[in-house]
Amino acid sequence: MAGEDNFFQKVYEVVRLIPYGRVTSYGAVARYLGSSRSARMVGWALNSSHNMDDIPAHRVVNRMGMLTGKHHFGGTSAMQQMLESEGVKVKGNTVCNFQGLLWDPNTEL
DNA sequence: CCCGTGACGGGGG
DNA sequence: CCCCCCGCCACGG
Repeated sequence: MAGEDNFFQKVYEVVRLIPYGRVTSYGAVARYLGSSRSARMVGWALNSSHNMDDIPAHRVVNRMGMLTGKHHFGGTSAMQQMLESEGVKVKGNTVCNFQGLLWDPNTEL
């Protein structure tokens, strides 16, 4: 049914809500889902979201704002390209003004 | 079945 | 400030 109890489904639902031009972190999503220590599973879930084009996985970075998952987007700059195409600047491997662009489901939702 | 690994994060030394 | 370990849990070898 819609709203399955699956952890993966819940991850997808939250990630889908990340606004254009904003970003969040694996840990923030995990915390919002009630298991703050399962940030790793959030990454695993997004790993399986490659076929779903309605999941903006590129808007999820680690708690420091680093693009730790860029290697899973094909090239080495695909993730960065996607972010910059929506106005999110990336310096080196980190999102510029991360705190300012951070969309934390725990406080925003 | 045991073990290493991973898109993480917090805590401790 | 850096490094290591632990919790989490699915998967492949």
